[in-house]
Amino acid sequence: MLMTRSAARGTATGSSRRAASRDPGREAWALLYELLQRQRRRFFSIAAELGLAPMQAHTLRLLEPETPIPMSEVAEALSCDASNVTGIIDRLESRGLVERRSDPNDRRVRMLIVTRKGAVLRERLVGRLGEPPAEVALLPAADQRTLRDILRKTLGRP
Amino acid sequence: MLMTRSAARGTATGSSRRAASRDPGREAWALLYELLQRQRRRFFSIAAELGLAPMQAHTLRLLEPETPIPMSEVAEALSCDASNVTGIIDRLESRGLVERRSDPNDRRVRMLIVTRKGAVLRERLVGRLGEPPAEVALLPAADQRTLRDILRKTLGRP
DNA sequence: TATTGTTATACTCTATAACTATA
DNA sequence: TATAGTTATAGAGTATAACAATA
Repeated sequence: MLMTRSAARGTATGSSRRAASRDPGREAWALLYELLQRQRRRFFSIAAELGLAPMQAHTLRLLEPETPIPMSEVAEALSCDASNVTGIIDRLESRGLVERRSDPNDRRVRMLIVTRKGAVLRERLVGRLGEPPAEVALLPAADQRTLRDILRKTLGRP
Repeated sequence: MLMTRSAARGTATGSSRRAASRDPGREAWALLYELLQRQRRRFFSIAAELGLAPMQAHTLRLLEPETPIPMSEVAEALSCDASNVTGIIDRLESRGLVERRSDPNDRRVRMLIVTRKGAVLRERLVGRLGEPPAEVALLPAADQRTLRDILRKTLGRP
C-alpha cells in the first residue's frame, strides 16, 4: 500500500501538501502551479475566440511585425520539432497571416514574417493575453509591485 | 502600417512592454506569463521521461489513490470535452494504470481509480512536478515567503 | 426529457525517419 | 559532411454530432 492518507479532494496538489506548508519555496511553487493551470483555460479560450488553434496562437505571438525570423527560431521557442513548425506555418500561411521569404544570405533558411492581416490579428491576440487576469488585477497595488519585483528576480532581471 | 517601434527581439512580450513598466500589475502578469512558458517545457519533459503523453500526465495527477472520481469531473478539470476523456482514459487503462468502475448510485456514470501500478507512477510524477524549479528554488528564503503569501492572496487563500 | 459516456469524423499537434537543397 | 526545412507516417489530443443506456 502506498498511501493511507485521507486525500483532501479538490486541492490537486496531493502528496506535497504537508511538505509545502513547512517549505515556503515548495508552497510558492504549488500555488504558482495552480495559478498556471487556471491560465491554461484562459489562453485556450482567447485563442479559440480569435479562430486560432493553440500552437498557431503561440506562433503568431512570436512574430513581431517587420522582424523576420527563421523557422528554426520558432521551433526553438515552441520547444518542438522543426517538422511541426512546417505544418503550423502552412496553416497560418494558408490563411494569409504569415509569409515565408527566403534569406539571401543562406538559401536553406526560410524567414517568417506576419502579413498586414496577421499583424492586425496578432495585435488583438497580444492585447488580450497581456491583460492581467483577475487573480493579479485584483491584488492590492503594493502586492502587485512586490510580486513584480520578486518575479523579476526569478527570471534574472535585475 | 501598424507599428513603427523598433521591436526589442527576445522579449516576446511585444507591445505591452512600455505599458508594463508603468503598470506593476501588467508587468507582474507579463513576467508570470514568461515564467509559465518556461515551465511548459519542464512539464513535457517530466511527463515524457515517465512515458506519459501530456494529457495522460495531467489526468493521472488528478486521480488521488483510493478516491474514485467520475469521468465528467476529469473533463471539467482538464477543461476539455467528455469525448476526449474517453480516449485518454482508454490509453491509461490499456496500460493498466487506471480502472473504470460503475457507480451503484447512477449506472450512467463511470468512476475512475488508479491501480496500484498507476499509483506508483503517479507518486513519481507528483514528486517530480512538485519539486520547485530553479527560478523559485534559488530565490532568497524571505522572497519565497513573500511570494507564497502574495500567491495565496491571488488564489483567495487567506 | 435530460444526462453520462461512447462512437464516428475531421482537424491539429507531436516525434521520428527519410529526403531535398543548400552550405 | 553538416544544416534548414520538407514529407511521410503513426500516434495523441481536440471539438462536434449522433448515439446508447440510464435517470
